[in-house]
Amino acid sequence: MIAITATQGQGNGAALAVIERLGTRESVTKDAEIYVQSEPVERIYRVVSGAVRTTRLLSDGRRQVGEFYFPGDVFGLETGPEHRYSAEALCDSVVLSVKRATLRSGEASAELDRMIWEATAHELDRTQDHLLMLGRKTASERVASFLRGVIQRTGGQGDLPMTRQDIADYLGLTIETVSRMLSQLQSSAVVEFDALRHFRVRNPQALERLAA
Amino acid sequence: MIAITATQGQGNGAALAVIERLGTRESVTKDAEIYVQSEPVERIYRVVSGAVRTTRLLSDGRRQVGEFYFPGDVFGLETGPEHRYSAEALCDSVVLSVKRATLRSGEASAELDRMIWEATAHELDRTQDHLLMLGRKTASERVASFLRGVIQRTGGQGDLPMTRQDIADYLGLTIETVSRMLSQLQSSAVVEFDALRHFRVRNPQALERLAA
DNA sequence: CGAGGGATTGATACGTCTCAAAGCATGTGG
DNA sequence: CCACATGCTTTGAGACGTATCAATCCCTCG
Repeated sequence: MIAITATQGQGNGAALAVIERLGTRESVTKDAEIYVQSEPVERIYRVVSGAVRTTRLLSDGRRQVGEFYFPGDVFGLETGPEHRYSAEALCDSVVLSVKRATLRSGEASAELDRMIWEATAHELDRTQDHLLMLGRKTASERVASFLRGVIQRTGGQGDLPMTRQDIADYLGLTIETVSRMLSQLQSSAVVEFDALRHFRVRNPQALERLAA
Repeated sequence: MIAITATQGQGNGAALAVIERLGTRESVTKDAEIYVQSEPVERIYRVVSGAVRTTRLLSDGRRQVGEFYFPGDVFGLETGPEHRYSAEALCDSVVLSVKRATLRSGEASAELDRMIWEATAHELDRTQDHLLMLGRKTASERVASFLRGVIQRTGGQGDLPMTRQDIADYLGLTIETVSRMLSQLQSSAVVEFDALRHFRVRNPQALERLAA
C-alpha cells in the first residue's frame, strides 16, 4: 500500500488505468531482457511487481544505468523509432505493456497519449536530477542520494533488488567505491545494513544532508 | 542558413511556426537572466540569434550547466509549475517566447502542444546523452564530445559563445582540466584554435574517435 | 597603451580507480 | 541438513586522473 502510493507520482489513476485495460501481463525472470538497445520501439511498459533497470553501453563496454523502475513506474518511453537503452529485470518480475501503435478508440488514445506525456515529463525530471548528481556530486553524496531515492520511491522499504555493480553503473562509480561509501555511511550510523540487499535509515536528517 | 538547417532537428517548420506567429520577440544582453530557478513557469522560448545556457545550482554553489541552446533551439520547457533551471544569455541575443497558458484557438493550441511535445522529447534525448557522458566518459572524451556537438549543432561553425567555466560546468570538470584537454587536442592536431572562442576541426575522424 | 578578466600552464594534493586477496552470502548436491 | 562451490561484496595497497592552488599569459576593451 505504502509502496504503491509512493510510486504513483507519474500520473493520475485515470491515465495509468489505460495500460491496465489494454495491456498484456508478462512474467519475466531475473536478468531477462525486456527490450534491447537499437531495437524498434513498440510498447510501453509498467512494473507490476519486482524491479527493472535500463542500461546503455559505450562501444568499449562501459555501462551506464539510466534508471531503476519499481512497481507502479512506467518505462520503455522512447522519443525516436529505436530503443536507446536496454531494459532488464533486476529480479523475477511482472510487467504490463501496451502496443503504442495499437488501433484504439478516441478515448483510449487520448488517455494513452496523456500517460505517455506524463511519464515522459517525469522521466525528464529524473534524468535532470541524475545529471546534476553525476556532474557535480562526490562519491559519498551520490551514494547517499541513491539510498534516499530508493527509500522515497519504494515508500520506506530499504530493499535493494540491484547488485553493487548496478548501483556503481548508475552512479558513475566503481563497485569498490560504492562499497566503501556504504561501509562509511554505516560506520557513521546514518544507515544500517541487516542484509546485503536490505538497509534501514538510522539518521534521516544526516542522510538528507549528505545527499547534498 | 547552414546553422538554421542544422538546428531544426527538434520539429518541423509547422510546429515551430506557431511560436513565430504568436510569440513576442525580445533582445537580451550578455549574462541577462531570461528566467530563474524556482520561478513559476509561464513561457516557452526559442533562440533567434545568439546563444543561451541553462544552469542549476547545488546549495553550496556548485553549478551544473544543463544545456547550451543555439539559433532555432527551443528551451524553457518544464514539466512542473516551477523552473528547475535558470536560463541566461551567453552573449547579446534575440529570443522569441509564447505564454504557455495563453487563451488560444484550437488549431494554434494543437500546434503549440505538438511543439512542446517534440521539444521535450528532444530535450530528453539530449539529456540522456549528456548523462552517459558525465557517468562514463573521461575528461578528454568529454571535451572531444563537446566540440563535436558544437560543430553538429551549429552547422560546422566552430564558435564558442561560452566561457571555459561554462564548458567546465557543462562537462562536470574544472576550468583547468578543460583548458588542458583543449591544449592536448590542439597539440595532437585534432582541432586548431585561431582565437580563444573559435576553432576549426583538422581531423574529424580523430575527433569522432576521441568522443567515444 | 594600459587595465582587467579570462585562459593557460605548472606543481602538488586528493579522490577515485585498479589490482589483488579475503570474506561472506546463496544455492546445490551429497 | 550440512559442506562445499560459486559469485558477489568488502577491504587493502598503490596507481592514476582530475582538482586545487598559484603564477603567468594573453586577449579584449576602455
